[in-house]
Amino acid sequence: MPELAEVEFYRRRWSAGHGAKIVAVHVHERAKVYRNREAVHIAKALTGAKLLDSGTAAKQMLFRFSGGVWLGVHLGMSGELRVEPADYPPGKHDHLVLRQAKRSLVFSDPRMFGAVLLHEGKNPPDWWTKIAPAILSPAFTVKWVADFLARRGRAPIKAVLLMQERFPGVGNWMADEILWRAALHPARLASSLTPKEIKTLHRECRFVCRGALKYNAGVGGKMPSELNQFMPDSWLFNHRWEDGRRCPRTGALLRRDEIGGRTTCWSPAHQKPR
DNA sequence: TCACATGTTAATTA
DNA sequence: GTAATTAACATGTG
Repeated sequence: MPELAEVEFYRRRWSAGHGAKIVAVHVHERAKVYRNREAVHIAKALTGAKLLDSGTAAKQMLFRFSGGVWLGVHLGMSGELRVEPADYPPGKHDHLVLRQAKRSLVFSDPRMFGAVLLHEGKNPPDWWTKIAPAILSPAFTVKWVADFLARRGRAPIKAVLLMQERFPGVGNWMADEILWRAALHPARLASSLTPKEIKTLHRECRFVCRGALKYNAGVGGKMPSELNQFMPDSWLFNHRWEDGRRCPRTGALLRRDEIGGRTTCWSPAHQKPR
């Protein structure tokens, strides 16, 4: 479910618990989301620690606790973070519940493609520091994109945009949104893009990331209560999810098909193959 | 019952 | 060896 800005949206929910101690931890021992430690070990390490702060990078979240304890969370396909009352009874899919005096921080994930990672040490874990430079960082240059498109030249551009090693945080809907704005057909091979098209692609990557963060992570202190509730109808986003909808720019019917192994939505009217 | 799902990765093929 | 494609993961929804 969650991509770049949606991950940030969920992380901010848990930031309600910054500065407060974890007094108890509830886990589902048999859930498959604990990827690098036994569930009971994670519970033990977090109990008594104070949640200090947190951050997101790509689709990853990292929560820093006192005593050199770190908790990584990936939401997979169906994960979410919530804040519930202190006495909240864990539901079937609530695989991690961090109890604080005034609230419970809940990680829920029905499909269990998500990940809960514990790290103990003075510095953040390697998997975190090795995440590719953010699309909104200065390191994300046109050349950075062009080099990668050349290396992945025989794959459809849609598939290439989903590769986290160069486009961290981009998921299925963001990739479609970027290609729609750049007027590029999703099945175009990465090596077929002209320098001008690569420049446009680069610009739209940044535009979509910035916009998604604006609408999902809030601007001027205004935080959406529901995911994507402020996404404008001028974006493909509000039109891409079912058959029979129309392109907000051309009014023509959108197409949906599998490209690069994923359901893809595009506007044939202005995203032409070559 | 069947098709499908906003993600990642191991295994397979080219 | 590298790159591209496919299968698999586990569960819920319509």
